[in-house]
Amino acid sequence: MARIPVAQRRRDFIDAAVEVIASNGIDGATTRRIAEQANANVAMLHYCYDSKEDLFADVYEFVATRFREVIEQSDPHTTVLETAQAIMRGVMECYYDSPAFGATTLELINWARRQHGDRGIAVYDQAMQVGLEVLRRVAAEEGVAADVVDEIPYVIGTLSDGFAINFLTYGDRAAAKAQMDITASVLDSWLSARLAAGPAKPARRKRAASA
Amino acid sequence: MARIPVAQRRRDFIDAAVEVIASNGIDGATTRRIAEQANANVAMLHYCYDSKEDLFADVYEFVATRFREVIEQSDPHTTVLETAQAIMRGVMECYYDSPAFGATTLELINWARRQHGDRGIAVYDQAMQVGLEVLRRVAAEEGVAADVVDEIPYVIGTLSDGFAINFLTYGDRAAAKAQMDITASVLDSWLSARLAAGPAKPARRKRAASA
DNA sequence: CTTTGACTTAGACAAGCGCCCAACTTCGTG
DNA sequence: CACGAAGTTGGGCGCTTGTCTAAGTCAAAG
Repeated sequence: MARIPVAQRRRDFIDAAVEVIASNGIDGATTRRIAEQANANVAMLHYCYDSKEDLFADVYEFVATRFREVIEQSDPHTTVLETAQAIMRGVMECYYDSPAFGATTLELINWARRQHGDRGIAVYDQAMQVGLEVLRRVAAEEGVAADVVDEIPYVIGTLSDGFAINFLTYGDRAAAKAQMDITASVLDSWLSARLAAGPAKPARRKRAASA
Repeated sequence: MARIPVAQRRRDFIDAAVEVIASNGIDGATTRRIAEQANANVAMLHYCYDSKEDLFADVYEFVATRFREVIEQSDPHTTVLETAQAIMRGVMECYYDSPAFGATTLELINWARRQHGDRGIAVYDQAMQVGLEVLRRVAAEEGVAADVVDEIPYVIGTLSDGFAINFLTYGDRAAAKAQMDITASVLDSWLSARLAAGPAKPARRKRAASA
């Protein structure tokens, strides 16, 4: 048997955990299943990590880091509208390219919701924060009102999360391509109108223009 | 101890299951926890249900039914735009009024995603289908193109799911109120533009109007 | 070659799981 | 009153879970 240093082993366990969480859920991701996926055994896992919780903490950080990278690398440094579009498309394509990563992210968010401890919300919150920083940088140059910018991460998050749920539930890659376009056009419609309307909220509850 | 007929007991177990699933997840919803929540014990649960799976089937149907009711009762029978708005607001308010129901729904959808069996997707699919039927009825009178109508349930689903994740993760009821308005305005912007543009897709990837 | 420290593993442990059985209580009916 | 059906329960079954212990293997330093 090839002897592998702990550092590499830990990376293997993190990758394995992402895969197992995606297909079995957080609670279904047992130490034995993760170990098997990583071509190891349970004792090996506990040689690298004191507890299952410690491994999951690393998984958590791995997901958060990758999220931050995707958002920052998607930044086109142009207008607010284009930046928002690019970030959302980057996130959606990230899910599309790696469904396991997307599913694990959903699983972690769902797990975060259950236990209202601060640590749980971290992933969700951090992604929002990074997106907000990128957008604020562009908005400052463009002179877009702050309260408009602050709404954008919520809308991007809502749309991309919703896209992820639909795509990962049905698993239809062809349909997902079309839905990415629809989702993009939804953001485009709203943000264009929102930027034109200015700081005041354009939320009309009744009697919206018909015909 | 008061003696309770099985029919009532089953209803109690379903309610208890919704609560336990919401706060412990599908896998964390053990028979013992559900029984305790229903002021009963494990043996009682197995007197009413042959297996845990049988109970969960009833929970599944309970959620699906309530969903259908919310969508149908939200139907204002006016325009496509107003109908779409009303359905989405109805769903979001349903989550807002009963976070446990919302959380359980997310949990079931998430569980459905894991096992790609047809039964799992049923809840998600059925809700989409009911919404589509209601919209098609209105659209026929209004003369709205079919392919436009077919996109609406996806957008409503995406937005309301995204809203649910955010609201249930943070648990901030005040913020949720504002986010419901934002989400409503997003749907309004997109659908208004979509109805005006006609059958052709208005998805512009690059060079969207800037300033 | 020996030693040392890092890597590897089989096996056992308590706790919790879904499920089941036999015995008990309660109540409407003959 | 007696009796059978319906409701109720403590305790135990086999299995899986996370974690740990003790023994074993191997590469490189002395």
